Amino acid sequence: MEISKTYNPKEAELKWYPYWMNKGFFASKPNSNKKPYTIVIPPPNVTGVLHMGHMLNNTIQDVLIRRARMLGYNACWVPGTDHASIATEAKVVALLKEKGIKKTDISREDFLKHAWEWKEKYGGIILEQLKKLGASCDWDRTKFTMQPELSEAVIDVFIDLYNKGNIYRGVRMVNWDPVGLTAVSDEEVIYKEKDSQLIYINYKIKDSDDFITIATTRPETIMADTAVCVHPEDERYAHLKGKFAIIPLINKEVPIIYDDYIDKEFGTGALKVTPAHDINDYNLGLKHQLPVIDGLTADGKISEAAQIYVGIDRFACRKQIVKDLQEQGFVLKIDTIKNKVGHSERTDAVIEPKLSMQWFLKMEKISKPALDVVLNGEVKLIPEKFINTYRHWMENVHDWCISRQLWWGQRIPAWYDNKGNTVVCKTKEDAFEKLLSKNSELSIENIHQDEDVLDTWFSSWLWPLTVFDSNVIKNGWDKANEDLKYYYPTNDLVTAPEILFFWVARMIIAGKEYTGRVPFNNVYLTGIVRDKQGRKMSKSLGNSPDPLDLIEKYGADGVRVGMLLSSPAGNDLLFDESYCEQGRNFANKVWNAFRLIKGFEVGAIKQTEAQISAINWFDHKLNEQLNLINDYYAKYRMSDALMATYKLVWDDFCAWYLEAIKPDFIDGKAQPIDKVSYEATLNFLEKLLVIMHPWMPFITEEIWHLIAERAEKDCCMLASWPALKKTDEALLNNFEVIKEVVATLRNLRAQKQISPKEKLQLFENSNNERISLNPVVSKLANLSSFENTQQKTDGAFSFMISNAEFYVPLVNNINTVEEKARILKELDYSKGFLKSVQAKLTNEKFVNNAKPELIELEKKKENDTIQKIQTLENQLKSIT
RNA sequence: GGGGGGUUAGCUCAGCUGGUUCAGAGCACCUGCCUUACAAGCAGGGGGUCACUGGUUCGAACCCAGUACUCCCCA
Repeated sequence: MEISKTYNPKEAELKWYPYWMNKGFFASKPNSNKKPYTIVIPPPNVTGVLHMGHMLNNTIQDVLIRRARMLGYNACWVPGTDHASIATEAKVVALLKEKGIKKTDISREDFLKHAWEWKEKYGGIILEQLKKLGASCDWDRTKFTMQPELSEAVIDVFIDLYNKGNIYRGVRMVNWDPVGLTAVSDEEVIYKEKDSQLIYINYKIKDSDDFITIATTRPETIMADTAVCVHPEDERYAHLKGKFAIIPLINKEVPIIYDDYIDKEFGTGALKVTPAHDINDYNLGLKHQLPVIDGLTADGKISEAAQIYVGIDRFACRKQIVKDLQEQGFVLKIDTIKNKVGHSERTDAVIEPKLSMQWFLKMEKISKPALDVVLNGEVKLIPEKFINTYRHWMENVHDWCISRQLWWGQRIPAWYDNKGNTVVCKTKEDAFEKLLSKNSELSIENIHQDEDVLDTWFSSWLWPLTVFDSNVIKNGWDKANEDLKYYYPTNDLVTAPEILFFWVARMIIAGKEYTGRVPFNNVYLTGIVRDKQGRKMSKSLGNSPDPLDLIEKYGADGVRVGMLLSSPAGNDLLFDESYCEQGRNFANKVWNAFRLIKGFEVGAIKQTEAQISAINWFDHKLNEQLNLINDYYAKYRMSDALMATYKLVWDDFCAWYLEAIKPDFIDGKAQPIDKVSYEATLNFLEKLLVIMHPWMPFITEEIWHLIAERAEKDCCMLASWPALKKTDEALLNNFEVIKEVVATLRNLRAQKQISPKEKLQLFENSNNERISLNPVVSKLANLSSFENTQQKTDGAFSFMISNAEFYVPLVNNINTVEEKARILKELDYSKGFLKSVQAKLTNEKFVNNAKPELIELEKKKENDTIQKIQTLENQLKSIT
């Protein structure tokens, strides 16, 4: 069989993904004989396409789930998407616009029809992309947050929380997105630092020539001012008590009020109060019973209430009004300041604080258990540093604005009659009955449902519950179905820190509220994928590579390895394609190791001593490293686990083991290998494939099947994770010395320009039998002989390793000057070392305070070093 | 303004509850090699005042305080 010299990932990817999927290897069903291991995917936005963040996130999930499967768990990874109300609605509106249809011209029902069509056609592309990555999700379980059963659960939750008194409707200052035409939650507002103009405007004082100067960054709102506020202890304004200021241009009188909320230092110390357009002003307004004038329309234009500039956009108005105020002499001066301006996460529009009627969820009580479970470790955050952040948020939690002025989403089940009565229930018929008791003349036609939908997070906070049992809200935990009882609580959640509150906290809240149980035991928080300059990857910057292009270029395995090599939990990943290259190179290395082994010809010959020794060593090495890798996994140190795997394969297996057992060439012909060594090697390779599989599912499966003809279910992905046994530490330490001897000889060749083909003689003078004469040294250093000697060898290159002396007789005389310098340098180092050790041992405080083991260790170091110095001095003498 | 991180090699990061002359890994870099598994490779090598200042200690990259710079979250 001809095997190509470089690994071709595409072939394996096209072959094995469908194979795994069609054989049902990803599928999971409850099985009381097996322990479950469950992950629910953070549902990507249904409009989304795969980006680097998904790539990182989902690779980690796949690694965890594949390893769990190999460890014998019933592994279940539930995929799906969320309906992303704002983003999707925006896409649909845009699409309709292309067709010449305005949203306002069609009915809600028609709009939703278009939206569903859009979703069926384009939604879920991202799930197909995940398959390219190798994601071993149970696709039969794919869910969508707006599918009927899941939506019904959302409505059930709303009704339930309303009935419990946790949901209320009220006029509040919300973050208004004038482009999306909806309220957004606090978490969806991104504050960006901007240079703004701080404009100092003179307001005349009524019945006086005096005036008061206010400073504002938002002059277009002055028409909605209802007071001017100053600090009660500010002497500058003490004389204005009881007076009125006059708003320029519209000549409206507003009172001057006093409140110690005012910062005397900022601006002029006089604040224009605009209750409708600033949360602080709003609170001031409440306190001082000021009227509220809404000077803006929903889409960010100046409203009728403002009297002037009506219908002009808020930013255009800002320019115009400054100009007009200047012309009429009201502007004292203009400063440029830096301030933070809120932007909508979805539309990037400048957020407008706006008073509006919204639905809220009271958070204080309901969130308490969700804080406790994180603090007591029932839910672990990885890395732990996020616990502080989490606590801070949970202790200062605000009520959650859950209504959105959109159509795409679960419509709020609140019903109103024509007399201002409200009921909350599922159907219009129920509503009719309920309202009838309050309003006996009511007819059903006069009932209308709330126009708003619920925040998308208000459905995704149920995700870990409803993907398994959408009836759990109705029925309660005791009547939960088999799936939920078996898979829930899930094991790990892998997500980005930026949605710790948006989503993670709220899932915990919902989990505790509806099952009394947490939704997951561990939350692994990934970093953010940034570009090399540390900028967040974004479409607008165009600095994000397309993950599918990367897969095309480096193979899925290569990209997976590349992404995980350098991303410890919670650390941002400064992405660079060279990581993928490294991943691809690793895959190729594995491929070639396989080619070598596959090329061995098995013959009826005896094992060599070197092979016996190497096999014995690697057996323990693999065991040692597996133990380490398991430990890294247990601590969720993914990149460390990967790096340990990488080095085990590349360094230990390829560079040392395979070189040691590889048969020689004689007369240009590869010699055969004995059966025992061959099988041991294949066995090692298979174990390594298993260990590599979670990171590199495709190549490992491919090689697995190239090793031998396999039965249908004899797949690498279904193989068992290797078991651990006791590691012989002494054996491993000894081999480290062997490596050092070999490295020294290689170095010698390099320095003396001795060809690797030229055989060398090596003599060892030591009583350490474990190092002595190890055949692996002869093999790897290409020795003609390796013997013990008690004699000094004159004119030989000499070196010391671990208190053993070695001599290499050289044909060309060695350079005594160089040798001497080298020995002197080592001697110098050893003497310094000895001094530091002895300093400790003669230090009474050290001897009194340090642990006994430590003192023993220091004594051993002292002895060893004294011996070494002795040997070195002898060597020096023999040279001179 | 409040809270939380971070600062170790050119880059990305390890370094557990202070204890080998402790300063590490991968990549990058330099040198020599197309040695019949692999140049996507092999062998060897250089590289750091552990941000700064002070303190605690027999002993500090690690603990404490302050300074500088930086990132994130919240308002």
